[in-house]
Amino acid sequence: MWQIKLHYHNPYTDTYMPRPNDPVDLRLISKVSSLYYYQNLNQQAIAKRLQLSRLKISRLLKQARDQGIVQISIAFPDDNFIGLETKLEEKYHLKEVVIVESSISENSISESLIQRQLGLAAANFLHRSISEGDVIGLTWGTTLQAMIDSVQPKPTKDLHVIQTLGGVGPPEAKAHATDISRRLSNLLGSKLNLLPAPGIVESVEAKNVLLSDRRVRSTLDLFSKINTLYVGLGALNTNPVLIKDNHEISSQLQQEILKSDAVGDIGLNFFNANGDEVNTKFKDLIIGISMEELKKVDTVVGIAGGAQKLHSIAGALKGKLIDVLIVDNHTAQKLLAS
Amino acid sequence: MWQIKLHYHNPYTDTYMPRPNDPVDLRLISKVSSLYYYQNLNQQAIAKRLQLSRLKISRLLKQARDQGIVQISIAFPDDNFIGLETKLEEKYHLKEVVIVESSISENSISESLIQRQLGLAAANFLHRSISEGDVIGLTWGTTLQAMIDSVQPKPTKDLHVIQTLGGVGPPEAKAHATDISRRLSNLLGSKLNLLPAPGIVESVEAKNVLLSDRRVRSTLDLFSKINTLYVGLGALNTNPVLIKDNHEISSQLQQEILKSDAVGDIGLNFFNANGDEVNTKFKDLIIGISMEELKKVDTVVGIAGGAQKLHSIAGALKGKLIDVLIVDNHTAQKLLAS
DNA sequence: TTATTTAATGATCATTTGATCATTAATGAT
DNA sequence: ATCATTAATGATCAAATGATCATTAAATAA
Repeated sequence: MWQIKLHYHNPYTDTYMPRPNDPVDLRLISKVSSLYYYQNLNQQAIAKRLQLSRLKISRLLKQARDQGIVQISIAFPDDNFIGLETKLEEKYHLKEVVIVESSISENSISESLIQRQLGLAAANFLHRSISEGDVIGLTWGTTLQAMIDSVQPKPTKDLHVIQTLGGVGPPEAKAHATDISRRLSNLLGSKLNLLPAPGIVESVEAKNVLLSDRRVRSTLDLFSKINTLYVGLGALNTNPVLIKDNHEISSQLQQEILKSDAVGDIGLNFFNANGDEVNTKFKDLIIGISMEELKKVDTVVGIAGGAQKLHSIAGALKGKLIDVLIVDNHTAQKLLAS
Repeated sequence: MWQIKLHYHNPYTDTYMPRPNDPVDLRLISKVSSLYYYQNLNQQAIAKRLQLSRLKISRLLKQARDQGIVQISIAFPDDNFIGLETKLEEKYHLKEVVIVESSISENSISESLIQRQLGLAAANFLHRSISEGDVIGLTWGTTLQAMIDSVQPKPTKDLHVIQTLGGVGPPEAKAHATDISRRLSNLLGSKLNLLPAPGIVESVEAKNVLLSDRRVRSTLDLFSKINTLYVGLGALNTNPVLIKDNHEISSQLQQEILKSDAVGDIGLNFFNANGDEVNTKFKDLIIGISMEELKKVDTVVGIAGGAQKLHSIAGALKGKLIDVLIVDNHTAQKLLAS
């Protein structure tokens, strides 16, 4: 097109001259902006006053915003990480990121402090985001424990809490797992489905036996109804299942996982740095929500913080395993930089 | 109502306790504001992301604006009087005020400079506010002369210019009056109706004779079609008609006007400090638009500046005789203070 | 003059927003 | 427990806004 027309156009300029832009009338633009933003007149009223068309006003206002003649500034609270949150949301296409303050030194004391902060933030998030009809799934772990500790009671009519992972470890720890779901259900006055089963079984046969249990079966069947799932993100080196003298799983299986490219887990579903599930024999021994089911959940809220969890979180984000992230500010910074 | 219920309410508080306000979540408000104003998400999208209802978002944004959490600032051009303009618009319920810079010393040199500035501003106003189908009325005077001097040509299809006041003074001055309308019509390529008559006649009989003239009659009949009327505001002490040795009108009439409470005129219609028309015999000797007709015009643009015009302008504003005011900044200040 | 280009405008329509009203919620008084 | 009160919420509707498209305008080349 360009070249073809060269011949009968101006050979020097290669083209016709377009109509030049109208000179921008700064006075008019700022006057319109003033009437609109300060005097709160609507565009129609301004148009009438200034004898211009409504669309002209609309376009002048757009110009004003585009050219920075009107500037909108937001007063953030002092302890805010909203800018950081927004950047993370953009980078990983998350529905929401909530960032909490963590003290700078990363020792075990501050780790437990981070836990409490994360728990509080997660509880706040839960409190403001639940709505009638929701079906909430919970895994377990110290982070979720911390969340439950901070949840305020809130009476509801039609809510459902579902335990999505069996207990692991000695009986008292197993009890802990169901406790978390039960306590949340009590705080909200919701229906409750527990998973009265170990999180890990020794064989596929043992799993099949459990799956035939009516209560287990009914809970598992509800996984597809969950619209919000709260999960902790586990790191490898802190995972109780992978600790050397833990006899929850065979050391052979432990080795298989540790030698894989796994960087973390969600409810014992291990994944690598890309967030892809790591296929091991272990996968078939879990009584809990699977990776496939998790991916179908509308909103998965991942809660994790501290330097140890960095790679696990990064993997979960890359694989889009979670939709909402609740994290501490230092880890957030690193996630943004990576 | 109040008192009646006292008896079965708490006698100490005199009333029931209402439900207390929800605690304002500054973090949420500023987060929503950020998503809305910085990320340009719409309320629906934000609601979906944050699992809140669209109305909740709308209300949070309103809170944010009301509480000053989002602030909108407008960068005005350096030489702006927009704040002053807006205040005058508010005070006198004007469609628009345009203020031009006048130098501080108020001598005759700066007076003519103000004239030029006013003329330029008026020309700009005219240029941007005319639209097809408009019927524009013009009086005459040095200020309108200055306006015409600054009007840029603008081809139009369906515009009408009407002279609304006959000429006054010696023949060459009379010609000047029609010149103004003719020149504007030429610049715009519009239809034109002149008023080939003296602005002031000696008797009611003489007026009736003129009114029977076809050309005069047809122009006068068009006054009701005028939607925008450009007028200068006259002061008493500068009015050529009232100058001592002017023989345009009898000294008796001059005295009648000067002894009345008149503060100024629009097209030889004298008015007092409240903008009410001053009734003198002079009223019936004018060939031009009357006060009643003027008040029916949709937009009357008054152009005037300088210290001498202050009371005249103030009267015109009080009486709502004009809808748009083009004035200098010093006079504007005084008008706001009064 | 006519042709060609892009800017500006205005009409129409879809989206976005906010106002209003009815309902529910929370709280202390009774 | 029920009542009285106001806050908060959600549904519905009307107003405000902006996107799109077709048209007109302005400029210059041919």
